[in-house]
Amino acid sequence: MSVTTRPGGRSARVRADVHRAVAELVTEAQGELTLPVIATRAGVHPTTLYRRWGSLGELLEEVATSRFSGDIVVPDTGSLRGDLERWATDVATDLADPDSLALIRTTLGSGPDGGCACLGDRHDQLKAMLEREQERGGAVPTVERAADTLLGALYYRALFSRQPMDEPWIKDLVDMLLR
Amino acid sequence: MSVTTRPGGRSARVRADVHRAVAELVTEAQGELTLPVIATRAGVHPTTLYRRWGSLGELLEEVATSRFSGDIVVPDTGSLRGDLERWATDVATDLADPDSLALIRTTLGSGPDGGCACLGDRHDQLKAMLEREQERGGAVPTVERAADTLLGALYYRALFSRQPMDEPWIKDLVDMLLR
DNA sequence: CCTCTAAAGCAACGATCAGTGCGTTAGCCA
DNA sequence: TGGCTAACGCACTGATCGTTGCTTTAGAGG
Repeated sequence: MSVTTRPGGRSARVRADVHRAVAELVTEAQGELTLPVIATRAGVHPTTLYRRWGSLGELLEEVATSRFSGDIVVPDTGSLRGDLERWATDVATDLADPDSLALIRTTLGSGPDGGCACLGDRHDQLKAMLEREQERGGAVPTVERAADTLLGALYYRALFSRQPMDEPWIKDLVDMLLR
Repeated sequence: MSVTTRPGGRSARVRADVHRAVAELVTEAQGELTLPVIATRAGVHPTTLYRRWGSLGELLEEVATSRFSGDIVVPDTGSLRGDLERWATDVATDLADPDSLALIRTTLGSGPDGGCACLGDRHDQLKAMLEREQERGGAVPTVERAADTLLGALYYRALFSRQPMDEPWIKDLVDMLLR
């Protein structure tokens, strides 16, 4: 009794269309973001969304996870400081994009598990950089502290204070962490 | 042609009932949070909400602003370090409450201006503590840096990483800022 | 190439939503 | 205390939502 799944062909196409529709609508739809609206934009029947994802929250989590995973390559500049500065700059650039921000806000709003989805694999990326430095023999902060300092400040500015995140500010941030 | 307003009596009562209804529903209503649902819970007619607030986003912003303003008294322990530790502990306690967290998430999700509303007057409180220390003659970090470090880490853990925020962690946080 | 069935489309339903015109209640000021 | 009118309640409408049974399409394995 092999339960076969069909990830290719039409299913994959539908999935891609829906993801794209969500990404588009999330930036505009100040009015209302519902499954029927997404379905229409994607050129797909609403029933498909209800059957495949069940709720708006689950769909948004999937979109956010795939959106914020694998989008940034872990840099390798030779020093932890350089890696972190480069990586934080990339994250900041990403967060400066209104589309990304709108997706984060909407995902957070729909369901209690939206937060983790919006992080993607950034926690893992941070861990990778710290472990590499540790293997070099350097002293490194914990992943938690690095996340609190860097991701905390980055997401805070993006979501709440709306202040710009420029190069010198990022350097200060990393300096504060590694000092 | 004096445009008179009526903030007292029934209007104030309706406002209070609606705010309370939102606070209650925001924690439960995983299903759907709409103006008619809020109206029913508040014992008020839906028309009132449409006429007075216009949209769910505006109502949530108002609720969040009043919820996160004036809820914490600025401590005065004699030292900036003590003040910040005490204040951050209060903020952490507040953020640990599932109701507060649900309100923040929902408010962020409904409208682009939800972030500021969720901060309430915490930026001002931070500023007050820093300025007092400055008048004492001490060297203080900028408000922006303090917010990035403290509020950033606090809100990040509450919304994204979901890790506990205990006393030693908060002390480390303040130490990192003042060092 | 043929078969099987997972996945998508279609149609129709009850429920609820956002919005409007009008009557009613009750703050506020003279 | 009485009049004025801001603010609320009521009844109703069209639109849209979430959901379900059934049919059709098209991957994937033999």
